[in-house]
Amino acid sequence: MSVDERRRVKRLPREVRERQILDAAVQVFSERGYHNASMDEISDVAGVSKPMIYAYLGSKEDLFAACVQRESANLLEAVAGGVDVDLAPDMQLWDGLRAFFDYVGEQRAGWRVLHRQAISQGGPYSDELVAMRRRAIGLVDTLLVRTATKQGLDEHATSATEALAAAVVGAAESLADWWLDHPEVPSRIVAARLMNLAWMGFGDLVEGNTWSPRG
Amino acid sequence: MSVDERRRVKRLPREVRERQILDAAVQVFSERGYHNASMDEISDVAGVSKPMIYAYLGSKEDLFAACVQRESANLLEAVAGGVDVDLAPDMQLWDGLRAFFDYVGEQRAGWRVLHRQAISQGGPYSDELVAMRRRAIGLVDTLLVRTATKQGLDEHATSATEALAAAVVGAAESLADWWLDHPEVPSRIVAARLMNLAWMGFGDLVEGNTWSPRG
DNA sequence: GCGTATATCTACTTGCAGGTAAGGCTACGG
DNA sequence: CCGTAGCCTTACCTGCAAGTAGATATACGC
Repeated sequence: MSVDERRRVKRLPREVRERQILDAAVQVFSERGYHNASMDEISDVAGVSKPMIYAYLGSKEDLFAACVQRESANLLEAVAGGVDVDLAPDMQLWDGLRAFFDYVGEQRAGWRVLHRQAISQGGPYSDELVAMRRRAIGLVDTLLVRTATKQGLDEHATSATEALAAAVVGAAESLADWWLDHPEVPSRIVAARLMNLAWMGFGDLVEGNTWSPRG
Repeated sequence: MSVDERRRVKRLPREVRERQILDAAVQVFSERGYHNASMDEISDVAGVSKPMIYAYLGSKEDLFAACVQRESANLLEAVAGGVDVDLAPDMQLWDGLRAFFDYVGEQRAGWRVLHRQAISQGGPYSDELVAMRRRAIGLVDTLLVRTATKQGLDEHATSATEALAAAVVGAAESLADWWLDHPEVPSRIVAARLMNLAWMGFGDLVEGNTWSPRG
């Protein structure tokens, strides 16, 4: 229907069609949510007929899984590619955050699918996500531990690094989510806010300046 | 089906039935997600027949909206009730966080519905959530601003309080979400982790110790 | 007791969306 | 040329779950 005037491009190689379908699927899933997205609409947006999707990508679940997989791979690649492991830990965290928020800013639909949709579906979709998050937490944790040990480690601080890493990763996800609804803030600023909170808060922990009720 | 032996209790007042139905709905929505939850299952769990739900709570959307509304009101009440506005700002934040995580710990199903389901549905459901989050951010922001001004405010810090408040609220939500999958950690500890990150990080900001690349 | 309002059920209709059958068209190797 | 492989479509089937019609049963006021 949407493809009435600009005449349907015909007989493209499978590879290209698959990309078009995935693009359309990500867009529609992100706008409507998994269940409210219909295969008919996806096929329409992609500019192909429905059986093509089933022929190339399988069932609706399969299609969604393919979206999650592609987007999460892209995200991971973007972040990993933006970080130089030879730099100091804080710079690595900074570069990672910047790459992350840049990616989210450019691929809002992709991020929505990953974060809001995949997580709210139970089951095997979110496994991919859980794995990705685990890797992210691991990366951050490594940075924190390296920093803590470099400064003469305090056992209280090191035992908390993993939870802290999880909090930072969670905060990043959540901030990205928040940012979806405040697009006027530049990526750089969002990253800086989190960096301040995370690195300064962590720095205090390393130095033993913890907060506690009554003290 | 689930109510075969313990004989169905008959002719209860509407008020009671509505509560039972909402309880069942929250449970089923949280387990299955909005779309995979069927009205038949909800009616079954509630111990009434399907038309009762339509008679009392309206359509499936209406029912879900009612769940979101009730749960978000409960959450807000729990948090507000746990905070004494005459205490110092840090203690207020601490008490609020504790109340929040306690609530989430006790009402996992309710939180799942609020956070994972309501947010992934677009549309009017999430409005309630957005409003609630806005109020939460406002509360935190108030605390931060009060602290910043008390210590002789720095313009850089005050301009950032709202974003910081958003980050803290987001981090709290996200940590709660993370906690759903790590129930072995006690509520108190989760709250303490976040408190450390937030308050210490913020304290540094107030004192002008901001992080910046190359500095 | 009797009628009215309210609580409640069984059994049905219906529409949408996931999935498929069956075949047509075009390119390209031989 | 011509046939085979693979791109692509129209038109259909079907099941599930949202929503409803219409009847029944019980409490409670008078």
